[in-house]
Amino acid sequence: MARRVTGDRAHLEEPVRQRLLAEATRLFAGRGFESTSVQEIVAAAGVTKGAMYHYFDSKDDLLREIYARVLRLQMERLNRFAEAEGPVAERLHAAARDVVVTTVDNLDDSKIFFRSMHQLAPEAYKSVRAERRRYHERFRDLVMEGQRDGVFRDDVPAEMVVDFFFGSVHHLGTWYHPDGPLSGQEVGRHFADLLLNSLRP
Amino acid sequence: MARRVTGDRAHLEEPVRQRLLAEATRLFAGRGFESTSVQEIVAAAGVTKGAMYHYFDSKDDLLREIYARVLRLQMERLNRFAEAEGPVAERLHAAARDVVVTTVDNLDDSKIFFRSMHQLAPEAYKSVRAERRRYHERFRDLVMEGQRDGVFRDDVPAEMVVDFFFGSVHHLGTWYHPDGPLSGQEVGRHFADLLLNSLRP
Amino acid sequence: MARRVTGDRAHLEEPVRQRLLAEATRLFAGRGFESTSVQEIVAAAGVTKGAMYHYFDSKDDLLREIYARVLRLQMERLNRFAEAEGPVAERLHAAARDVVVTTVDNLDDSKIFFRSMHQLAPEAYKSVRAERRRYHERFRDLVMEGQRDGVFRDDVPAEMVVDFFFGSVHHLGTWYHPDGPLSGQEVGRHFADLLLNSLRP
Amino acid sequence: MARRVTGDRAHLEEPVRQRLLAEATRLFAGRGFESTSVQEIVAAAGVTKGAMYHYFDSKDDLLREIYARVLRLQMERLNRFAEAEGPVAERLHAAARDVVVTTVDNLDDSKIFFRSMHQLAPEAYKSVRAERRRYHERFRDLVMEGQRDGVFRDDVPAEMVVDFFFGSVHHLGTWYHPDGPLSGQEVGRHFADLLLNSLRP
DNA sequence: AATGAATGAGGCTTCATTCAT
DNA sequence: AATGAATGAAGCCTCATTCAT
Repeated sequence: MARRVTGDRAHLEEPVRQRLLAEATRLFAGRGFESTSVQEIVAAAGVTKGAMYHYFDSKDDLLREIYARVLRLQMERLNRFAEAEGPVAERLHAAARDVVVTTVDNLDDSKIFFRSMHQLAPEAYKSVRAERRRYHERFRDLVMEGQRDGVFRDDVPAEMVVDFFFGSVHHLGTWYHPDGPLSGQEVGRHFADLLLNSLRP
Repeated sequence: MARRVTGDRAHLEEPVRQRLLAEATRLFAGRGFESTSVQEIVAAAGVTKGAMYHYFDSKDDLLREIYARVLRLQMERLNRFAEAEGPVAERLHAAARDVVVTTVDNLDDSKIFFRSMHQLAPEAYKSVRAERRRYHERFRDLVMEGQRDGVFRDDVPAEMVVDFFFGSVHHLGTWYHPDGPLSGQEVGRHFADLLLNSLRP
Repeated sequence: MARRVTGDRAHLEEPVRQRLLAEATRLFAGRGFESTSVQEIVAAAGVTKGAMYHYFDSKDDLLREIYARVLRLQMERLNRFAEAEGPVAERLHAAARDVVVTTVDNLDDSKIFFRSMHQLAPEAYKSVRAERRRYHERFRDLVMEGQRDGVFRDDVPAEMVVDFFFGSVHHLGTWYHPDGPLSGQEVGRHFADLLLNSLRP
Repeated sequence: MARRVTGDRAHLEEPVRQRLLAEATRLFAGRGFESTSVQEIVAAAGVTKGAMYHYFDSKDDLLREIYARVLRLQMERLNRFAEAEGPVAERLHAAARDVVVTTVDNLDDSKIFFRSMHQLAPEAYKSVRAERRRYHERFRDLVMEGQRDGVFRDDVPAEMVVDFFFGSVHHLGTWYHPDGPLSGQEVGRHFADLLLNSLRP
């Protein structure tokens, strides 16, 4: 058991917690939450079960943490783009592009997100849905802003445009491969183009 | 109870088989494949485990049948639209619209499709992927046809357009509700419009 | 799962169920409920864990069944004596004697009864308390009848006399040994004598 | 008391030790020894596990201390009454009364005593049994003294009378409630009366 | 005197599947 | 065609205890 001997408490603790989260993410994305055993996770992280239960309440807790991390990250990024300067079309394009790139960079998170959501306990489930909803609303507001400004067609519900687009984004985990012909940047640009184009009046 | 030997066999057998498939579909969509026990399925279908193992080799077999049914149905429908007469834009629009309507009418199938695919045994998994791929190719060919004809923009890979669109379609299970404000037909039209619009040169 | 099948089915089923209950009783009495593992029980009964969970919902269920059996048996016997003919002093003496003999004949049940009651789930716990209470009340009524008739002293609450006496009875499991100097009948007679004597006006 | 070297050491140490014992007693009485975790005890005492293992060798050690305390206390009190002046009937009555009052005042100790005795390691178990036996013998000697003097009936084994009476006493934890209709003093008087009356020749 | 991360063994339970009937 | 008892493997989790600090 290779140990860090640095002294600072955080350096001893964080690695184990982080390693557990990282391995859990990788495994959940690969086999699914239900098909991944706690034993597999701790073995991958090089610790014992007891250690895992020292840092997390349960296997579910691990999943909750993953969701929390993803939601936080995505919301932060979206806010940054939505609050930027410039015409709404540009801001939407940039945000759309960024969410694709971020998704592609964290493909495991994305695979887990919709596949395992129903494994969350009712309470956690609601909380994730609510946070996710706020995220969608933020994005939808950009669409509506463009519709009000007349730069986007308004004969289609903004809400649905968001669902339409995010379906595409979440589906990336199903077909995108980092070593395929397209880079994340390229897919991001294409997706953003398709979105903006579909909104042309 | 007198026993039939041939012909009517189906009448005795199918109901149980069908009930099992129907309940399995409902339950898999609700809780996920792994979280649904064989016991729950047979209880919902009103039979015993022995009966289930008479009709199906395993729990996996049940899942395979569900995939087979979905794939068959969707391919049939797509073919019908693709082979129709008329300009490619119209055929694509109709096909896109139809897949949305069909998906919305069989939302449980859709929920299962991507969530549980990784639970299939490697062999079955490959087979489903291959069939799915043929389906995508058929759809992609319509896009490419339009690009060749110059009615669709060709600065975006047709393959990716298909993934873009089907992401949206598969995501329907996440947000669409039959008793929500939009009918399946409406969503179908909007989605098809968005797709065609996004392809405008 | 509380099973109970009659007919020839029972011949196949009962033995396993019975064996499990018998071994569980023996082990719970010996080491206590919490210190007895399901593994030990099934090993003693010569079956696998799966078999146990086929007949019982849980380890708790096993305990509940033991309580149910004891309560049923004791109530039946008490009723028989209470409803007999004759002076109340005689009926009480006979009932007191019988409960001692029965307790001594089922010493394991008795050891379990008070030691493990708090392991029952709240619901089962209440139910056992309630049934136990009815038993006590039946016994108490005999004491009160004697007090009304003037054959028992009435300067002591009948309720407490019952608690006083049953304390002695339940304590038998702590000191009585079948191969000790006293037979169950002898202890029964002595206890009944002490009770009746203590009630002399 | 072999501990305590410096004096003020004790002021720091004893409170924690006492708190741990007190909370352990409360919890063991409530849920039973096996169902109480070390974590619960230290949490209730407001310290960490390390602290507990500083003062006690193990969870078992905690239990041993509780038994030791109870045994010491009861033996002391019994001796005081047995060695008093006066007729044996009076001394027995006083001792019987006192043990009831003391039991009622330390109901948690009493609940633990018989419920958890089998959790002690063999060695500790034997030691407790032996001490308990000495206690019983002391009490029994009073009964035999009265029988020799002819003030108690002698057609019942003195040993059994003791078991009879202490069964009632130990059972107090099952039904007595401090805020019920009877005070400990009242129950003590009644119990002593019943005992003495049952011994009338 | 006290912390708290980590261990390792063991606990209860679930479940897909088989098999004799 | 169907039953349901029984299996055996695996799953999640708890817990008393240790150890470096």
